[in-house]
Amino acid sequence: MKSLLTSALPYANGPLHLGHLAGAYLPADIYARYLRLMGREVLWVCGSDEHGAAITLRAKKEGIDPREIIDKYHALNKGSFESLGISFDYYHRTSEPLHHETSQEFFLKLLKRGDQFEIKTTEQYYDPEANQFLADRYIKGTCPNCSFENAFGDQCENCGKDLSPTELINPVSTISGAKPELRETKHWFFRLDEHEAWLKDWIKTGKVDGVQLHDPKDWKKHVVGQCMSWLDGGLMPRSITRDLDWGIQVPDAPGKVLYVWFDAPIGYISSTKQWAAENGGNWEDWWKGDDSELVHFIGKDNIVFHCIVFPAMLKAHGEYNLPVNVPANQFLNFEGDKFSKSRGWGIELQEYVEEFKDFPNSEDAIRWALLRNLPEQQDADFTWDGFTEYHDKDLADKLGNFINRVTVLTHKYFGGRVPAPQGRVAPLSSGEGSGERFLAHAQVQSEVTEAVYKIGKDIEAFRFKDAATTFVELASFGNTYLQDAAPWSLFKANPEDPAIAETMYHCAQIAAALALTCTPFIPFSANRLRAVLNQSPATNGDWQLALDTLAAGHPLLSPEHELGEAGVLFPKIIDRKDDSRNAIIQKQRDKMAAVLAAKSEAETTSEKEARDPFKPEMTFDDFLKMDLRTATILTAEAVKKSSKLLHLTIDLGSEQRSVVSGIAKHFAPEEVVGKQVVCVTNLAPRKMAGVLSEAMILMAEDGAGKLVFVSPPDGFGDGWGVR
RNA sequence: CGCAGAGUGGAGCAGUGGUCAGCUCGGGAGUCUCAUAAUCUCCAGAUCGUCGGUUCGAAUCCGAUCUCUGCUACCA
Repeated sequence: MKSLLTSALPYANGPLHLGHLAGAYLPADIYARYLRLMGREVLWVCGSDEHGAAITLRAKKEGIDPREIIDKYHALNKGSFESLGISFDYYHRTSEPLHHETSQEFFLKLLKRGDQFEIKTTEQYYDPEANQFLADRYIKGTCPNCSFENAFGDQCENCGKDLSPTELINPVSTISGAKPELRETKHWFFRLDEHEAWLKDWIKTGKVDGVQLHDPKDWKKHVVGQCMSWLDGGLMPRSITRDLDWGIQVPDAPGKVLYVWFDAPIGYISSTKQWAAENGGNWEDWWKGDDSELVHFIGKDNIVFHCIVFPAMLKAHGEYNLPVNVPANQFLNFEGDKFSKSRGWGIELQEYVEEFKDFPNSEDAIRWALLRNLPEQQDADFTWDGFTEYHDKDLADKLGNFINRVTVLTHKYFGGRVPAPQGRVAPLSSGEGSGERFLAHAQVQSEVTEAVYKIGKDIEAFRFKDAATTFVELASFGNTYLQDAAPWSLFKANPEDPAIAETMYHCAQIAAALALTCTPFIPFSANRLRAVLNQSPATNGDWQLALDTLAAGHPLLSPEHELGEAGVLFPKIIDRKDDSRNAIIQKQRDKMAAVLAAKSEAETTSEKEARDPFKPEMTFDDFLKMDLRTATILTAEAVKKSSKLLHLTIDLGSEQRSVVSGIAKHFAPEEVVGKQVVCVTNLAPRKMAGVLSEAMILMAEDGAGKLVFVSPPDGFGDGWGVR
């Protein structure tokens, strides 16, 4: 069985950060490395996604050629991956001619079918100064709903209403500031709606045309849930072309390019082709063969493209296999907040590589910290404290320490050579404790076998965190066993005690199992670990070989095998004799503190300056139209179905009225009762959340969104005019 | 609003009908000395968001409800 793996193509418009690594690359790397160790045929492709409007806009803004941007970030990201041991088989780029050809062929194939596209002419805003059509996001204007002046073409951020650009009052291009004009344009729409039925079936049952392609139980719950949510909402034809000059030309349609999300996944195919061209394989075997399994590694924001759009494209094209799984991860936060480049929150990959260049095992330290904290089922949070803890407790205390104990003891008692097992040795019993928890020496082999097997099974099922836990437990098991057997005590009593040899023999086997199974997780350290055991680096098929060896009851390290020199594999971060490693991390903490400080300072300043501009002049008569009066709040209760509204009754002296006010987030009902306020009484009554509101309470709001009542002194009286 | 995911000892997580609800960190006590002030053992601590239901039996299934996150941004 072949395994074709893909990881989301990074967008070549900026550097990658830890969240990306944890989402689509580290899990895939562990999976790929494991499969290779199992002797399976694996091809893992990725590459830079180099098209799209964001790149052209940025190029325009900076007055450079888009090429400069993509060349920079392609090289940067590729280099970061390499430094961290991300073992792609091929890292391509979508600006390559091969990819352009592949995408155009794909497009033409669907076009030839005749029923896959719908060609529609619509009116869109065009920027006459920048000479281009404008994406919704690049148009600003006044919201027709709330009169907010900086609403985007697709949504008003003030009132949250979804908009279309043509609804905006006074639209302005954010690129040039020009007033955009409507122009006709023609676009190709992919008939996703035609694919809805089989997609639904496929996601729900794993079957297409009655053939079972995968078991939906193997897919993550949130992936299936997200897909069903989309499918139940109904699929619409989606435009797959754009009016741009940067991207893949639509054949015979000058000025049109394929929309990025159409060409990007095809990038997986062209990456495979390029690999095949350079390595003498047949790319079609991987994409179309019956014995090939396709797996997409992505983050959750990409679920819809990889589970719905791309499969629909593949099926529409014909011949291609559908993915057997899409183990999408959720998001990783950084110290409690989202990664944000603009705020400087988080750490980029090349930044990590640079800042941690003096940190021993820096690549594996970060791989391990992310692995232990992978957002597999829900969002997770990366913290430097966690990084430190996982490194010191797992790698240094449990794993490194065990290997060290074993090598030191073996050198001490047996000149560094693995002793032969003694066979008939009394079971462990150190006298203390119940005695029952001590296991017989002979049980060690089966424990090790089981652990190696289970770690593999977890990886195969994309349960990487579980695999890591089992791995740590194996190291812990080694420590416990060694502790219980206590060869140092036996040696004191009788240096010839056969139990010493028996124990060290088994410990060597545990160490060898650890040295093998850690390879997918921490490949750099794995090699050093194996060097300590005097083993060469693991090669393809070694994991399977180990399973066979263990199953046959044979040792992973034979008696007489000579171990290498003992040494400290993982110097601890929290080390009272050497603060250098902790200092590197402390620098990161300081950086965060600086970001936070800058942020709160910026907030204070912007608060001072962010007062609304004064409104246009009006006449005194206009002002007199408003009927402002004092009043007292008599009753208050929360409005059901709403988190922001309170339903109030106010006393206007001559009458009482019902008022709905959006202050629930700031005031509890009981604290506003009895409050003296000023209100506008002659606004047209309006129903909010089903409750009639016959007046409006005046509130003052500061830059931080804090609300206070505009009140006359208590006891002033109700219904008196305010001018 | 709707949809999706999540709510489990101080913290972070496992756990989809049935042995005392597990693990790691943290806290407390102890053991050992081969080892990186590491290891190992024991103890304290949760009525598994809330309410109701199904069942002989539920953290686990069903319904309702509350809260958080995402679906929109330079995001995987």
